[in-house]
Amino acid sequence: MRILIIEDESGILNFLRQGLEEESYSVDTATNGLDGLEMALAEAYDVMLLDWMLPGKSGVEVCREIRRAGIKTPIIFLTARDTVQDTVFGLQAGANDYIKKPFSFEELLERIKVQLRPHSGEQIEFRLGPIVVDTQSHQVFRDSQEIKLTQKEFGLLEFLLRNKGKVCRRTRIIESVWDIHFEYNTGVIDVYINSLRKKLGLTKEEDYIQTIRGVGYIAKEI
Amino acid sequence: MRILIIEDESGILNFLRQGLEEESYSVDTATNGLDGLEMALAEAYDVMLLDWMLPGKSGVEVCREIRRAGIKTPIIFLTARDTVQDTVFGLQAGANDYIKKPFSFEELLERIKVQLRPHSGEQIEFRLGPIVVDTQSHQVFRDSQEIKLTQKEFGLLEFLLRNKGKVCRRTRIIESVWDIHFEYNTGVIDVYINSLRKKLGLTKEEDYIQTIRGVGYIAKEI
DNA sequence: CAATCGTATGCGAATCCTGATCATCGAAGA
DNA sequence: TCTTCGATGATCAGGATTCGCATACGATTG
Repeated sequence: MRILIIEDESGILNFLRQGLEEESYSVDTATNGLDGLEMALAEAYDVMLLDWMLPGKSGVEVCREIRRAGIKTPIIFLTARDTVQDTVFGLQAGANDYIKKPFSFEELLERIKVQLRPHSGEQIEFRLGPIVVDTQSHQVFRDSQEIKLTQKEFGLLEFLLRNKGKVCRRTRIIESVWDIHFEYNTGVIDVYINSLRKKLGLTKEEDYIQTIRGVGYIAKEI
Repeated sequence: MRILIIEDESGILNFLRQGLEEESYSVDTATNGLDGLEMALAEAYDVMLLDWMLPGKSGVEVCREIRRAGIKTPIIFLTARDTVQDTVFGLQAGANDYIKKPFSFEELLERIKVQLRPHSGEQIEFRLGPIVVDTQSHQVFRDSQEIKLTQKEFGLLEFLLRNKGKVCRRTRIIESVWDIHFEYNTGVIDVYINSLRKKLGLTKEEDYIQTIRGVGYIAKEI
């Protein structure tokens, strides 16, 4: 389980990092809003801890931008302020929970687990570079911009992402996405790969979907 | 705002009652699980505070039975135990939040308000461009002009608005609005979408309700 | 009897797939 | 190392198909 912490006070940050790593979470950290936002958009985390007061970009802003990019990762606010309104404001910005400083580490752990639980069943959200795919709402984003895909295009992209980093043979693709379980001799896959690359704006340099000649395709980070 | 407190320790009970009444909540109390359950089922409360350890019937049991009766009132657990598992157990039983004893009254207040917020704040009224939907009075307006919708039309519109900005799959719609939980092959949704668009006066340009071919529909601002 | 609900039907448009052609890759031989 | 050639993938156009829209009509309910 990967956790991103965005927090500027180094004391708290180290305390959290150490504690969470002892609980065998994988922890990444950022000490300001801009860096944090960048990391949140670039990597796939399971939970994010977000300080309310941040230099550069406030926690609320960061939270809102993360949501705007279509990312549904649970966000827990760490807040020193204790007015109700601020907290509610944070929840409206798309946060899932908040915890007030000073908090007990035990309590934080619990809240993290509560957030993780509903997502443990099936993965809903996939990422590939700047691309975010939400299988639940059937939406695809690139740099916060929604991209309209057809049924088959979406199915193909989803399949590639569920096997991210692994080579997908044509026969497997045709089985899973087209539900054809016997011999095939068709160029459909190529056509749709082409269409995907075009709609996602992939170039020669940004070849997140690569061709494996004679075998199939692979979606991977570059 | 009415609050029900189920708590056997009279010291805490009185402390809470006094504090909450000063905040102008209307407070009812019970000192054991059975009485509490009866009151929860008989009266309409806005929030319930439920002690974990109760004589007669445990807090978890009470919580579960309340939920089984279809009551969705937010429940906050007051717990002395601080193991993760008990808490998670409580949340699984249908609780919305929990707070660990000893707690600050301030914090309790915040958590109560957080629970109240989503029910009082936004749930009643939804908006979509020039359209306003009041789920309480069951009325729909466009530019201050009331639009008469049938039961199903209203249900469909409400569902779309509760998921504004998210794609609603046909199966989800048929489940939520028509309560059909198995396979369906019917064109009802289309018919009602059509009827909605017509009654709401939506045009090609004002397509607040968009079709996602092969998937479903989405209500969103344009 | 009137309002609402769900089904059936024809039409039009978005999507899907095929087949042809063009571009690229990689292996074999000079 | 370079060239050539066959094979594979990329791209495109258009015909086939599916899906959603609009409307009409019968069923149901109060």
